[in-house]
Formats: sequence, structure tokens, C-alpha cells
Amino acid sequence: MTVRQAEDRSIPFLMHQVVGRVEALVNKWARPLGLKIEGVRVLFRLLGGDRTVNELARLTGVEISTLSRLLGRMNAMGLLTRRRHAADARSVIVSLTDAGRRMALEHSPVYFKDYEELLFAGFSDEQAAMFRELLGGMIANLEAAGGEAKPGAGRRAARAANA
Amino acid sequence: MTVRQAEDRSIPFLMHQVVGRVEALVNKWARPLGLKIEGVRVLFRLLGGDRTVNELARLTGVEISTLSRLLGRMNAMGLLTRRRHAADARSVIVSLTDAGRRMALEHSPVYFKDYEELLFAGFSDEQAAMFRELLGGMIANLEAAGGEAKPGAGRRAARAANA
DNA sequence: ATTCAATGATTGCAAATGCAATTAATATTG
DNA sequence: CAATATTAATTGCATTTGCAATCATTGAAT
Repeated sequence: MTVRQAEDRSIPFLMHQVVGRVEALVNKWARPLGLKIEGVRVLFRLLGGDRTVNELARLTGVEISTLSRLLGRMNAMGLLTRRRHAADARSVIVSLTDAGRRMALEHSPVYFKDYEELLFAGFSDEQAAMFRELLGGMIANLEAAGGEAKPGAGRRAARAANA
Repeated sequence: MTVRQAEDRSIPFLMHQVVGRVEALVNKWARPLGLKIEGVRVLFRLLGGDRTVNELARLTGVEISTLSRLLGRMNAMGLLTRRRHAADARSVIVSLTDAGRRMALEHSPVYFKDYEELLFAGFSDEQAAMFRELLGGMIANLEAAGGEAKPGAGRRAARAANA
């Protein structure tokens, strides 16, 4: 029953472990709602306001063709609507329905707080804050690395966020 | 061209971002080798010694049926072999071929060092070490949470690793 | 020893994925 | 203002995925 400790201490692997496990938890939890993690992410993202498909893809990290079909399913479930952008008829604006908003709000604490509390259990606030900082720095580094497949081949990455 | 900053500061989301980007980089880099990230992980994992399919699944985080088929492909590519365990005929032992080992060794530095250096660019050694610690603590927390779908519903998670 | 449960791996199948091609609308350029 | 390029979203298609079912082997219980 006990899961043997991972023997790999590399950061990408460790993060993969953490993310994978959290996503498994979210999937399990979201199943009764008829959603998987991507759908959950879309749902909560839309709580912040309407978005185009493009924006959603960028903000949720879901590939755009996958997202397009996911939106179709969530629309069929009555969770969201799609309408054309008035000013630019190429874009499609996605909005939550009342049912979608209700679902998101109902489960919001679990998604936004509980998982984080679970991860940070036993950590000090300072540690949690630093962890967040470092993650931000990593994202900056990755953005600076741009399209280079082989890391280190390009110019040096950006300096990490302040701390 | 610039990617807008993510507006979500939640840890699971930030980690998803980082992991997703790193995996995209690895995929891009591994494509000429005919592998994707899962294959890469299997390859490097086997550098540490032979493994059963089960162990590989646990150690790489690849779902077992997916892994089974992946192993078939990598076997067809001449990268690894499968043979039955002598003592327990249910298990299958996976080993690298010479070609597989050669490929792994050749690219080992990129995978084990370069990505990490990229992520940690601009970080101090102390920060990097702490980050690793915290990740370890998170994994411990997740293991303690076990199968509970809803976090916080069960007993409190394990204390984080020392610091 | 015989029966029943548990484990390791594979496979069938429906669903989901990602890439490339497509369609439609808007920007740009000469 | 016509021609071309670019951008947004969707869809066709081959591949991949994951769950459940299956097969084979080992372990446990009486």
C-alpha cells in the first residue's frame, strides 16, 4: 500500500510528481461533476470574466483544438455559452451560464484553497511565500528561454523575481 | 510574441505552468529521437537498472496500460528488451539495450542538468535547495492525503521535511 | 491440496488528443 | 481597393489515452 519514495531528485521530475498527484486528486473530485481537470480549470478561469477561446487556451494551458471541443461539451452540459465577438467576428466569447457560475462558486473553496493548504501543510507562511516567488521566477526563466529546444543553447535566462 | 503573465497565483496552477512548459521543451528536444517525454523518462529511469513494468509505471508516473504499449514501441525501436521474471512469472523485466543505453548516456546531461539550470537561473543555491526541500514536503503531504478526493476531509497531512 | 483472492501485465474499445488543413474574418501592403 | 498575409476558431484524421475486462500466475485460507 505504501508508495515507495521517488529516487529521482531532479526538479522537473519532482514537480511532475506533485502536479500529477494533484491533478489525479482534482480529477477524482471533479468526476461527479462530469469534468476533468481541464474543464475545472476552464470553469474557474471564467469566474474571472468572459474570455475568448484564444485567451482561455493561453490561460489554462489547454491545447486550442482540444479546448474547442471541450467547450462544445461544456456548452452541451449547460455550463457555458459561446457567442461571436461584436468588434471582431473571428473571435468567440465564452461566458459562464448561471448553472456554470453556480457550480464554480459552490466548489471554489475546494479548488482555490484546500489543495493549496494540503500542499503547504506543515510549511511556514514564509516558506509558502518563497515557494510562490520561486515558481514565478521559473516561469520568467522559461519565457526568456523561448522556443529553444535545448536549454543553455540560447542567451542566459532572466533574473529570478526579486527575492 | 510576448506571452501575457498568468493571472492566477495559485500553486497548483503555477506548477502546472512550469511543468507544462518544461515538458513542451523536452518533447521538442526529444522528437528527433522518436520519443516523447514519457519515453524519455522511461529511458533515463532504466539507466538506474532494470525494472518491472509495475515499477516503471510508479517511478515514471505513466499509466500502466499506456506504459505497456509505450514499451512495445520502444522495444520495436530497439531501445529496450522485455523478459519474464525468473522468480515470479507474472512480472516482466525491462532492460535497456546497448543502443538504448547509448542514447540515454549521450543525452543525459541535457536532461539531468540543463533543464534544472534553466529553471534555477538567477536563483541562489540556498533557494534552489529550499525549493527542492519544499517539493519533497509536498510529495509527503500528498502521500499522507492518500486516496481522499476532497482535501481537508481526512486526517491532517504529514509534517513537511525538516526545514 | 483445493478453492478463492490478489497481483502483474496486456488488450479491446470508446473517447480524447494533437497536428495539419480548413474556413472565415480582419490587417496590411502596394 | 484589390491582393495577400495574418489571426481566430473549428474540424478531419490518425494516433494515443485510460478504463475495464481479461489472462496468467502467485498467495492465502481452510
